[in-house]
Amino acid sequence: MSDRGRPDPSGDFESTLERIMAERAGKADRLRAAGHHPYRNDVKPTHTVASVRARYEPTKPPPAPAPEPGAPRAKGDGEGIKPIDGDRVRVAGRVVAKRGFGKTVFAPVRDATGDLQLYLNVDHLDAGDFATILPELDVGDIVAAEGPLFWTKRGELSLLAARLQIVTKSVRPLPDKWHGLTDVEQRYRQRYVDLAVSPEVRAVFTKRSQIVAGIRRYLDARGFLEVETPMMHPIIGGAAARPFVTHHNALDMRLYMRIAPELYLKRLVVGGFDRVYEINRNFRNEGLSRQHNPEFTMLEFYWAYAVYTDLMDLTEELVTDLATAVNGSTRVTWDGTEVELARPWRRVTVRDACHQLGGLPVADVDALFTDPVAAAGIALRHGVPAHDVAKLLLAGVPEGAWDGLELGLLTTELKDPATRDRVAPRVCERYAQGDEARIRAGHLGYYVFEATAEAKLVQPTFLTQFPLAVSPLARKNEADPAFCDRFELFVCGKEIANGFSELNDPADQRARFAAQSRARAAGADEAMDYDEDYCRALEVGMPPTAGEGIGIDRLAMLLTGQASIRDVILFPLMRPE
RNA sequence: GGGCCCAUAGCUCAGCGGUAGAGCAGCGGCCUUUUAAGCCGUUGGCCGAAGGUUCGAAUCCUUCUGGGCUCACCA
Repeated sequence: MSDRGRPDPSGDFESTLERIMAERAGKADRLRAAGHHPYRNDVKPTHTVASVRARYEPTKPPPAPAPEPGAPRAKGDGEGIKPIDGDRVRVAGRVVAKRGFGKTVFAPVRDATGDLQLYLNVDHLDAGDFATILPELDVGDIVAAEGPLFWTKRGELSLLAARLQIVTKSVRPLPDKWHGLTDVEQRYRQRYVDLAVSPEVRAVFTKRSQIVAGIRRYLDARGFLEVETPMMHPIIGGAAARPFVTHHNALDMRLYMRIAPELYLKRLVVGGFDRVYEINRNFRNEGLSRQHNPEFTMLEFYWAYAVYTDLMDLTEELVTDLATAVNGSTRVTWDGTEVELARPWRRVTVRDACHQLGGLPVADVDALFTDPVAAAGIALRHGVPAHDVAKLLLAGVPEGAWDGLELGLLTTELKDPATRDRVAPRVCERYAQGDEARIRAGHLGYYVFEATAEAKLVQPTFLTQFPLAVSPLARKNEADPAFCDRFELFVCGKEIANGFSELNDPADQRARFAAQSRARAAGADEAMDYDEDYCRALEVGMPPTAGEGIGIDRLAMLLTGQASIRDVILFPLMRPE
């Protein structure tokens, strides 16, 4: 042991980390021995860094000429420093760097609002603090310092510390001060470190918070009521996705983590809440990707006496307002693409998108959405998997009437060009006539849209007029009942929002649920359950309503320019370490 | 789940068949306006795990674990 009580450097530690942590714990012990609690809770800052800056920034002197490179530095005695005024402030935060000069130490400190440099000098700091606290100070410690402000020669606002306290001793070292934490796995697993050392990461999550707050303000101001509906559902509904399953012991009941709040929110519209919204988590048991986290945040809102075009208008206004509030601009760069969010946004039907963006000839597009046999051929030609085509064709077949129509066999036959042209008619001629034929075709058409056009919706675009089969809760279009008054908002090929005029005809809704049940029987395990109580609610009567869901994570990605959803979710799902 | 890539000191990275390196951080010094401070000295690693090939493996092969990208599913 040295005379200063340092741990024996030849001590037997298993790693540098353990040695550093032992050294820091030793510093905490020495602080304790000197009467300074290393984890004290009696410190109240008088100012945040931001408030200090706001107050003193106007006093900033003109910049001094930069010294010649390599010129010898003038030595001072610390007496030449002139505080800006006689007022003292006390700020507290984490030490993010330490530059020692023997009798002077510069230590920038970071609180929730910003960074401020402490100037810790033997002639200005309390002699006891200089002798007993400063030697134990490490980068990462949380400190409080008190004193007046001054401007350094280089024009840095600095706190001329008269007192210094270590409020919380950090015993685990922070990452490299220059590179920070770049290992993405550690950034997500140890988000506290990521946030502590990366102001730009903090800024992303601050913006996310502002976005959510802005949405609430916007909707509250328009008479929408924020509500909370169940997260645990006895049946699956409101979206097409596989659920997480859980169990309630006392009721011995299977429950599903909700995949969407839609059917509950519309029950509230039936009850007379004409404008409601919920911002909360949905859970979907699907794959993870840069666009998908198993739990994600959704805004859903329902607006009585509105139609889907009103929703598009609202969405344009809301998103541009948010962009301006958060970024001061309607231009953003998302994943390398320049996006202009200024209104108005393009509106294009699914059919027109197939033609204009997907490059399909008009004749093909016409056939695609009317004739399931032709649609099957077009879909296969554009790379839609035979298995999916088979599943869609079978979804039109009433249960119990399959006679030999089997998914695997049909898939095989569709894969084979020799049998392909024979097999689709065999299914469709018997079970897909009239409207049903157009519904089957529309579903295939949507698959073709996804295969050919979706990725080309780069600038904000409302895709409208969705095929009925993919919209079991949306109102039919009056002019063409094979389509629904529905839209989705796409930016950079990614879906941000989904809204429609709500289906409020209970008989039609029952037919749609029945179709979902058939689809499930044909192998679509993401199809919705038949929700009897929801039908009962519609029978009580829901006013004409339009409703929309906006993916908050993706909106936050867009407005913060983040390419990965994990960079807008504080604690994304990871495998256990 | 499939394909491709990654894993070396606390952090950021080099080394890619001959037995472990740098910068930062740490530790000991010098230094009273620095800001990736500087200078001198110095500690620190079972090279993700387990097998295999080889006289010899961080390096080549296999498997596993974790992560990234991507495809599929989906929002």
